[in-house]
Amino acid sequence: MPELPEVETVVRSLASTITGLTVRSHRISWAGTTRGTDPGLWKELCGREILRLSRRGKMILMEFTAGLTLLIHLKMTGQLLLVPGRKPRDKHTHFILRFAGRTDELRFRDVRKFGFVRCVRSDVLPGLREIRDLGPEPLELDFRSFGLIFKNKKGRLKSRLLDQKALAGIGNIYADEMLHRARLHPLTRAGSLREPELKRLWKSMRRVLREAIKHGGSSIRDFRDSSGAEGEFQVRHRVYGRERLPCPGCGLEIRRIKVGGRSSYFCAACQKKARRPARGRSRTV
DNA sequence: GCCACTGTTAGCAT
DNA sequence: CATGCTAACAGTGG
Repeated sequence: MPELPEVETVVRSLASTITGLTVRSHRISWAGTTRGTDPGLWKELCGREILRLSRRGKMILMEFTAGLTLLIHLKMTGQLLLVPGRKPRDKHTHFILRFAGRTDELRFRDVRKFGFVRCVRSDVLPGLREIRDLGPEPLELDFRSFGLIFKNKKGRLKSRLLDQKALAGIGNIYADEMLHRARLHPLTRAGSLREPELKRLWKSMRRVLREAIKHGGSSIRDFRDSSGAEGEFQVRHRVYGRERLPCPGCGLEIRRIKVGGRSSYFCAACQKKARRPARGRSRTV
């Protein structure tokens, strides 16, 4: 569930509450969550201070003193929650960090167990596949570079938006939402976009992502920020999850199709495949 | 009970 | 190389 706006929301809510805290202890309840970590690093983490929280695509980076970093991915159902240590843990809480002088603790919950919390030495970060292979940040990309992402690409436009190596952080919800606002069909061939369509898409991408961040992301089912609060952007969705409901633009029923195996919601009237004008015909002599 | 579906993506097939 | 499909897991809803 968590895409760029949700991850950004978590990072912001955590940054203001745990930056500067010192690790007192950790607890691993399900080892799968910490896969990829050299087990020896955990004792090094104890006593270290949190220097900085940041986001790269959908990845969360928590930097500590002594050159250690926690790399966290929420995947589908992961949550990072700052809760009172007295609160009972449920069976989906897989990892916990406790801090010096604090009774509350940071818990990683993940119903589907796809997510991970990996501790690494900060200097290896740039070489890690999960970081190295990420495309540019959508909100830091100028229009010209944005256009090049689609040039000569054979696949579907929506699949390209979801490709983390092309653009980092866009997921199923926001791909559908930005396509609707840009009036583009999800099955459009990525390489068929021309300047006007690219401009609409670039502007829609920026508008949707920034608005979603402003509203704390979308809570369809599991998403919560670090205080447990839901996002508010789901009530502003125009197409995602709205099959058979009227399109806010024209009133026609929103349809659902599969694109690259992912559910895709769109309005068949507002979102036409970009049609290149037929050449060599209808010349007005 | 069974089946389809779910916000991600690594890994494999084509 | 580029692109497409599926499994990994657990829960929910029809």
